[in-house]
Amino acid sequence: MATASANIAPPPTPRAASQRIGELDHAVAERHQRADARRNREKIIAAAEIAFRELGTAVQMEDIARRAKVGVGTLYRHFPTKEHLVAELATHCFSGCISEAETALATVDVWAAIECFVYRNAEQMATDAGLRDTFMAACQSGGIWAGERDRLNQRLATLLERAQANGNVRQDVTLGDVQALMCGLSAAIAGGGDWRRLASMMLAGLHAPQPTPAAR
Amino acid sequence: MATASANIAPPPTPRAASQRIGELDHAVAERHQRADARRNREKIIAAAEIAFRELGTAVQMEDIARRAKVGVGTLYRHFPTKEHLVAELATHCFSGCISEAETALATVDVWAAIECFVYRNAEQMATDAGLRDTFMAACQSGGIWAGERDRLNQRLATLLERAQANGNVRQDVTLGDVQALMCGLSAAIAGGGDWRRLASMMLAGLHAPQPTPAAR
Amino acid sequence: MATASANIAPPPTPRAASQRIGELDHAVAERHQRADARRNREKIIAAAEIAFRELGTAVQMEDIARRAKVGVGTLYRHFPTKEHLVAELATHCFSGCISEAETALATVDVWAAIECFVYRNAEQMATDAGLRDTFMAACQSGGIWAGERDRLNQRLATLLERAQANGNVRQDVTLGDVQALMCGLSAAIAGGGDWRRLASMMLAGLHAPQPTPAAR
Amino acid sequence: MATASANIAPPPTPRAASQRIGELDHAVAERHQRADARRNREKIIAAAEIAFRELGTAVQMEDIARRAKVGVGTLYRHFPTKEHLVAELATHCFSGCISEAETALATVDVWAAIECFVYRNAEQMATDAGLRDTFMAACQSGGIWAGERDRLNQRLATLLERAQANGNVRQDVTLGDVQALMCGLSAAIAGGGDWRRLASMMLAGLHAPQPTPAAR
DNA sequence: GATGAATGAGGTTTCATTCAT
DNA sequence: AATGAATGAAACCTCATTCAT
Repeated sequence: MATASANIAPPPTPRAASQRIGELDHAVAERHQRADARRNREKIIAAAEIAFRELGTAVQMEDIARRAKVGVGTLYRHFPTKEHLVAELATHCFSGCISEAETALATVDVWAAIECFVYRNAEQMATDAGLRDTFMAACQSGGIWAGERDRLNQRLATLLERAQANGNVRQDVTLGDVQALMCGLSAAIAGGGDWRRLASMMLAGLHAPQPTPAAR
Repeated sequence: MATASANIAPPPTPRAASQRIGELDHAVAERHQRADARRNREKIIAAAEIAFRELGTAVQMEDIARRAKVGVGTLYRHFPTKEHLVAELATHCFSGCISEAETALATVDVWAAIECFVYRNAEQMATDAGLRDTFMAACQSGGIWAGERDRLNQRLATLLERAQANGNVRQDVTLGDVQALMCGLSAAIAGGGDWRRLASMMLAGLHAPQPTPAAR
Repeated sequence: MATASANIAPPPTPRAASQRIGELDHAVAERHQRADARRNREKIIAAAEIAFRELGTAVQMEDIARRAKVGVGTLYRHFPTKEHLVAELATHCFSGCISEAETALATVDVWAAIECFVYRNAEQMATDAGLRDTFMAACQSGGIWAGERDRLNQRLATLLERAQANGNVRQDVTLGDVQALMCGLSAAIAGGGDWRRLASMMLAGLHAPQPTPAAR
Repeated sequence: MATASANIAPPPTPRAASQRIGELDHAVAERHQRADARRNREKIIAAAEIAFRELGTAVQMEDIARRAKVGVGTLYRHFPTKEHLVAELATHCFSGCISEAETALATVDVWAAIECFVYRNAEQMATDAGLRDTFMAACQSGGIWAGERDRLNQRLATLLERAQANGNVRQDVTLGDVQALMCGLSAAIAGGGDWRRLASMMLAGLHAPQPTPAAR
């Protein structure tokens, strides 16, 4: 106010991720948009997908904007926070998994369904660092995308229950273990192991009927 | 990753990486030093160990220095780069593992030795974020500490060979798979699974005699 | 300053100030326009009035556009700059004041007229952050709306002259002091004082017949 | 973690004014410091004082750093937040006022003391935009420097009480009004009025024994 | 003319690393 | 040798203004 005569408006927002969200807003995103906006949104997602694949979630927003040939402002118009962008991609990942989990749920042979599910995922993980990052991050419960993750977890829980009821899966395994296992599978594949072998080992680990051997 | 659940992005670009190194410089470290210098070095390592355990490799250098009751400058005198410090600790980790691997090598019952090795590691991972970070990073070949990792890998290779010769471990498993599995185990434990169960599943996966089921 | 209490810094530098203007362009505004254009203009002004009242001149252009149910583009068609919009509203404010000042000028009892004028303004200031911002900014001579302000000042000057001629107001008070006093009144009301009491004190200050006590 | 091999540490803090403070930390600031650090601190304060004087609290941190011939980092080492820096200067201002208020408290003639206090402040305000901004901001209760402001207010409260008991000041005036009045005085002076006259008017307003004239 | 998406300069803050004391 | 203050390149995010539809 003091002196600078060209100034009009007092207060800039000090700092704060102004939008707090508990759920992804499909509605808003999906609803009618101008063609160019939708195109940009897609360019951004595509760019982010590649960027995350290459560099993990560490990439900077500016970098993503640059790759998408879009100003940062545009990026932020579509995703009010970096977290939101990551969440969007995570959602993409989870959606795929969820539909596969549902396919599995529709199968009669539970164990075969589980095998199929795991192999498919492993195969995808082998080529998509973003997917791996997503699974690794998903375990940390706090994140935005907890909602999507939990939708997946619901399916997995059912699958697990049935398989245990059937005697296909170790009785002491919990949903948490399964989640951790997916996370571990991601890491292992990222670590350079052969995805087919790793998947089969994971399945063997789940399947094994013998109880925990005397530790230590 | 380690603790702060709201975090999205892992790694900020370092800063200058002014020192290029291909191997750890034991020489400098070992060579005779003033007593207080050696004492400082040890204080730093001890502090870093705790800090990494709690917060993973994400801790800030200043934090470590503070914990060690040492100025950052001193810290940098001993470790020219954060990477070097991490490498030092990774080396510690690996050394522990190596001696356990050697104990295992000295055991007659190979499979029991392997079990023991895995359980021990899992237990440690459960309480040490730094160790987990180390194993996860170890797969990325580029790191400084590749040398140490390879010393560990040598032992594991021998162990694996013997176990396969004995018929205890699946014939098709490679050293790379084992390394990836350690990485996966870290991630799975970080992901909140029960370390005991996860370790037992990993072992079952290794052990399983049945061949890879027809994938897909 | 207006509302958000956590704010520290008043004014962000505008952006481009691409339009240089010395006077409000009534011409453009007044000249015949499509009916809907005029309607939009009015919606904008109404919305801005409310927004400024609530949040002071700090509101964002998008916010105003949203309230007016109009695109930002439209807003910018009518007011090429935020400064222009603020000026428009300032003009409204001043117009109101001017007509009140004129009413006052038509009154026989000058002092009563002045009292009335001050109370009326104080009351409005108490509920209108925009008005307060306007008065505070009005002192800074540079602004666009200097013209309007000066039209008000003319009236005040006359009022002041008469009151001084009548012996109702201290002889040494200048028009500049009066302007400053209005500005001070704004700030004091913004500062949380009771508008009635503050107005009465201001009047007492103006009225007081005793000479300036020996300073210091 | 994903790919980038040079990266070591996972998570940068996302964003957050990490230091929440309820009181100014004189202790820390005062305690033994290296000579150069103290010098820099002073350079910063001096630069900030000038900058605030010229541009109000709107100046950018970078600008202040530049004026102080110091890196931004240094600035932030001394004042973890812009708010802190502003608070520091506010404290400076208030300290001056407080000691003057105490001088006033020691005077026998309460009204003379008040007069003296007001004139002194007005005179300073006339040359220091920072001081004016401080008083204007001080009314908004939320700020960091509420503590300092309240220390001043305590003195003013006592002064006010005594003066009212003496019959020197209008009975209906509250501490809040006095605070608002200081704020108004700042604004009025900023608005270009003559500080001497404005101060005398403010005093007359306080002093006036006649009741609120019939409003409107 | 209207719309609202896009732009991008700036603003605050962090942290690995350097350097004066 | 040790210290911790200084550095400054980024990182994330905002918002007045422009421009394609």
